[in-house]
Amino acid sequence: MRFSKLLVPTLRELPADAEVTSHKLMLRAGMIRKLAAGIYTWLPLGLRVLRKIERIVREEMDKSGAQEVLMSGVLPAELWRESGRWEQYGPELLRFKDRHEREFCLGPTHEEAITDLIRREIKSYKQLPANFYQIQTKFRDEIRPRFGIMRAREFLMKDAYSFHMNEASLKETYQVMYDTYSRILTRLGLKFRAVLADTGNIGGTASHEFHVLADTGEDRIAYSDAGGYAANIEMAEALAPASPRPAPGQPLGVVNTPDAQSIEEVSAFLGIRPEQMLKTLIVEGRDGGVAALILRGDHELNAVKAARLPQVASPLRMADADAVRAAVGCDIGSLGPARLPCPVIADRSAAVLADFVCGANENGKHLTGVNWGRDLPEPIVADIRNVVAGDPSPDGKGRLEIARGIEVGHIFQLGTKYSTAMKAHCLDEGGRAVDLIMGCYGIGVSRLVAAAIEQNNDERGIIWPDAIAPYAVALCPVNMHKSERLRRAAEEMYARLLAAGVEALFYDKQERAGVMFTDIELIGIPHRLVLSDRGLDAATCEYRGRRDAAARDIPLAGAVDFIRDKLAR
RNA sequence: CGGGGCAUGGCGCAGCCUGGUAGCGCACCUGCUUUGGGAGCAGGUUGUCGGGGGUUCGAAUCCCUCUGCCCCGACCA
Repeated sequence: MRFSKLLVPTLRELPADAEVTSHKLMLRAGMIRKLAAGIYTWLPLGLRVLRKIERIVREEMDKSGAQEVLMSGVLPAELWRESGRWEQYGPELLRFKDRHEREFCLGPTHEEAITDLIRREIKSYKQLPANFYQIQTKFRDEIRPRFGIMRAREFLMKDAYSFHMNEASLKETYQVMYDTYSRILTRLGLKFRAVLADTGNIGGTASHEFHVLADTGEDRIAYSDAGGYAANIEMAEALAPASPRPAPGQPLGVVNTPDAQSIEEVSAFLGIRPEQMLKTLIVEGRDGGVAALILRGDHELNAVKAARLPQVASPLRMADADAVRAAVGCDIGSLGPARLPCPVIADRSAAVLADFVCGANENGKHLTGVNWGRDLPEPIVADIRNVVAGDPSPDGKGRLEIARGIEVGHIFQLGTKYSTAMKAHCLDEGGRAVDLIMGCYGIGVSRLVAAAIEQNNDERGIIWPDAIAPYAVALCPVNMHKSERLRRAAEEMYARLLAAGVEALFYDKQERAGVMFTDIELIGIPHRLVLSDRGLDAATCEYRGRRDAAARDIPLAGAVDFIRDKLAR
């Protein structure tokens, strides 16, 4: 492609609303433009990357034995009423009516649509198992779309749904999808990790998320430095400390802490470590009252774990200041686990502390030398905190590390939720009707574009992995407009690259070298060939990989083979 | 949803408080010079000042209203 014929509106200045790296770079590189909140137009360069990812996803899905279909983005309300999700889904589901006042929604996911198809068309166990996928535009009316394409309202997703007569068959396909996703991300050239995930409100038994590793990722994942254990931090179990609770060694005391409320303030004020303190969180209870959650001062509450407790409302909601005052009689900065009029649930690490410091449930006072059993009743003990780096791995092998990731894939063993609700069944060998067992498997295709950038960039711009670069090589003649000889050489090189099947971007705009290099680096073309009169005199051209520290001269005649060799790796 | 903010040329912004008929940088166009890392000089194009209503001799500016967009908030103990 000739650069002069391609719409690549690179930007020196940034629209003010871009926050994360990938969003800024996609705007600056002229890949996308915003049409409305969370809704984007893909420009030629961005679309090429999107299509490359899509192609790899499609190839691997086909290889896995899945069949491609394409369902409508507009879905009738009646199907969603059947599954119960018309009522459940909330405002994220964009609903509207047609001219006949019939209700529809824009599909955020397609379990209902595919289940409707399957219940009509598949009658016998002989047709199963089967896995259907599509690569299609989804719409979720996010409360707060942000980070550009990373969390847009409209996005491109590959979603697949498998149907089975029994659990064993589901597990088999689930494993195939797990392997397929791993292959896809490997082919894309991305560093990733598959982690155990919460099944959330979709339900089902097993679930894995696939995360592209990037320091700017929104999710935190925990993985073992020794074994193969990896889980979303929401899921990772914090084991009970190995050593038992020490015996009480200090008397109970009360100290005045007039201006100290947070853990940091109190620990600094008293000259103790946060690990020797307990923090008390009052949350809404399941029965309409409240419940107290107790954590060691240096630990964070895990909302997912806490919401699973029978005493706690799900989803988790913190009690507000007024509710705390009404229930306990003090402000939230002085809360402690003693004499609480509600269930008290302590994290495993909090339950083994002795001689600890905590709020006195009286404003401006904290207790010291406190001990469970002696000074206050033994609490209910549960795992309610986030794991931290250095915690023992739940599988008993090694210690946990924490990394940041961007969730780009999620696979679920769904079970019979939709098939039961929508009466999707099949006859088995004995002629009995059996509810189909389902799995579902999603990959955020458009999000992968952003994730790839988050993982691969520097101060100059994007650094595309070869597999998804919009063009493999940039052909950059220096001052071509001044040298007919150079123009001929560049045109010839361009033709030879194309003939060799190399996706070349010919920088034929009349720009200064600096502008040219800056453009090419910003848009992240992984390989660059520079042609100049100086080089022609020596029968060389200059090669530089986007990550290379410096350029080097290579023989002009061998340049095409050189590039082909680079790309073959 | 709650709180805050913004809307002026393609992009980034100033002007608004204190009303007098719109300006800067980038981009874009022309010419000359320049030319291996976002050039210089000169000239030029681009505006329903988000929409509607009001106050006023006069509104980008003050008032009302509508719309769009952005930011913060779901871990504070």
